[in-house]
Parts: sequence; structure tokens; C-alpha cells
Amino acid sequence: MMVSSKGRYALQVMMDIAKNEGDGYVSVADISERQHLPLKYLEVIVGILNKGGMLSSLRGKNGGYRLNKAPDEYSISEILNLTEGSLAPVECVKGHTAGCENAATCMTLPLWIGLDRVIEDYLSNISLQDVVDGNIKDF
Amino acid sequence: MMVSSKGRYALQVMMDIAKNEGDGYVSVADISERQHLPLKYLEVIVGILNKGGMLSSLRGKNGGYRLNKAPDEYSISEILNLTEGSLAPVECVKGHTAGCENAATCMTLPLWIGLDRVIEDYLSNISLQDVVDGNIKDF
DNA sequence: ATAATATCCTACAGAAAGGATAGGAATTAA
DNA sequence: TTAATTCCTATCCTTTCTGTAGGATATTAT
Repeated sequence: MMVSSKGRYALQVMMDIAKNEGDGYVSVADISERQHLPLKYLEVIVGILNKGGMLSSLRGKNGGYRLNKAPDEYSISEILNLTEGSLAPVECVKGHTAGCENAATCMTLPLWIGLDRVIEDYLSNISLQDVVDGNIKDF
Repeated sequence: MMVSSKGRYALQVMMDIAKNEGDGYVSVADISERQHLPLKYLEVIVGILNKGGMLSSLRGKNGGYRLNKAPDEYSISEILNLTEGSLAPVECVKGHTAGCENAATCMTLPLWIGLDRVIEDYLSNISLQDVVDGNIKDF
């Protein structure tokens, strides 16, 4: 029941780019250095974010990555769902197909659907900008 | 970000005992058969529930397990926390110590604390009885 | 052109966690 | 005494996690 380092690093990457992209691109080497995260692993993770349409890239000198939209347009949910594959707490609530062959009689399914929903609700209402700004209410 | 089979099976075990304990004890063999779950694995899981104080046991013939309190006195949170070890989404919000050495400056910590809380809130407000009764609102 | 700087691609590898199984010791009821 | 049952804990196989490695490809500055 844990968010893996892949997802956590991806979030750090997105935050770092949000903070450091001026008009140019942010390189993975710079992110790696600032965030103290392994370069080669970040290359893999950034590749996922890029292929998933969250970033644009530019190769070569002065190249790197930049956000495709404003930081307040990214929800934490979409970032984590992309990098983690899914945030579903159990297999049977993945991909909104909701259930195995016993779904009709499964007494625990509603529980998992409800849990999935509170997680999704929470994370989809927090933006990248919110995290960068330290703007997370309550707690 | 998944609840493991250990936690899911533990929940099934608790539900099965809740349903099937009359005045006597429920054996693991019976649970295994009714729920179609591996006996030897269930023995391990039930051991955790027992040592954690959720069940009482009786050895020998006609032995087995029974609940220590009424089904509506168990929250799903306590069952899953016991068997999973923790439901915290990241290492640094385990055990209410909240944080690593960088906690003071970590921008993502509030996010994880908040996520932990919505999960905990949801699961602590649903009882074993609710699940057995199919009494989970919404969705 | 060329050199330097980046991304991009994908296979591999060690460590940790997940998901059981195995075998028997201890206890209890009939 | 015997059958049934919990109890204990070591082991094992598989999958996932967490990276690493090495190079191919593209871009820009000079």
C-alpha cells in the first residue's frame, strides 16, 4: 500500500521543472543534481512523463524538458496514475471495469470502490502548483 | 499502492467468522473451504489476527477462532493496519512520527499526510458489520 | 563540419516484497 | 488414546522495485 519511488520522484521532477523552467528547457542532469536523485533512473522516469504527454522535450545542447501546461493544470492524481500505472488499492477496481467474475456477489467490492474513490478525489483536487506553493490545507 | 492478499484474506477471514460463529469456534479449515483460500496461508494470517488481539483461539478438537468483540466494533482500518503492517502511502508518514530529516522543508510531506488521513478516515468509519451487511453507502 | 551536450531506447541485475508451502510441536475434546 | 486443531517458524518461488549500463540519435554552438 505504498507509492513507489518512481511516483515520488516523478512528482519531484514535475515540481523541479515547474520551479526552474524560465523560458527554456530543464535538463535531467540539473534535476538530478538539485534533487539528489540518480540520473539514470530519472531518465527512465522522465521518459514516461514525456511519452505520457505531460512534458515536451528538446534534444541536444540546451535541451531538456518543459511542462505542457501551467502547473495549476496538473493534478497530482494524473501524475501519479501515469507513473505508478494505477493508484487502485486492489486489482479489481483498476480501469473502471470494476470487478472480477464474482463482482455481483462480492461483499468487499463496494469497500474497494469507495476507497479508490476517496484517494482519487483527494489527489485530483490538488494541483502541482498547490504542492509547489505549499498550499495544502488542513492537517 | 495496493492492499496485499494478506490484508484482503484477513478481511475475508473476519467476515467469515462474523457470519459463522454461532456459540462455538470457527476452524481455519472451514474458512479455507468456504472462502476457497489456501489453508496454510490462512493459518499464518489468522495467527497475526490472533496475536494482534482481534481473535480468541481454542486448540484441539472443535477448536478454532472467534471474534473478541461484536462485528460492529471492528473498523476495517484496524484489521488492515494490523495485517498489512501499515496503510501509510509513503514511509515517512508511518507511525505518526511524520517525516524524515528533511521534514521541515519537504514540500510533499503535507500531501502524503493528507492522503494518509483520507484513507484512514474512510476505513475507520466502516465496520466489519457494515461490510457483512453490504451496508456501504454511495458509489 | 565537428564537438559537446542532451534525449532516447531497452536490456539487464540485484534487492526486497509478496504469496504461499512444509513439517512438525503443542493442546484439547471425545 | 486418537483425531482434530492451533501454533511456530523456516524455507522457497515469483514478481515487483529500484536502479544501472551502454549506446544510438538528435541538436546546437563554435
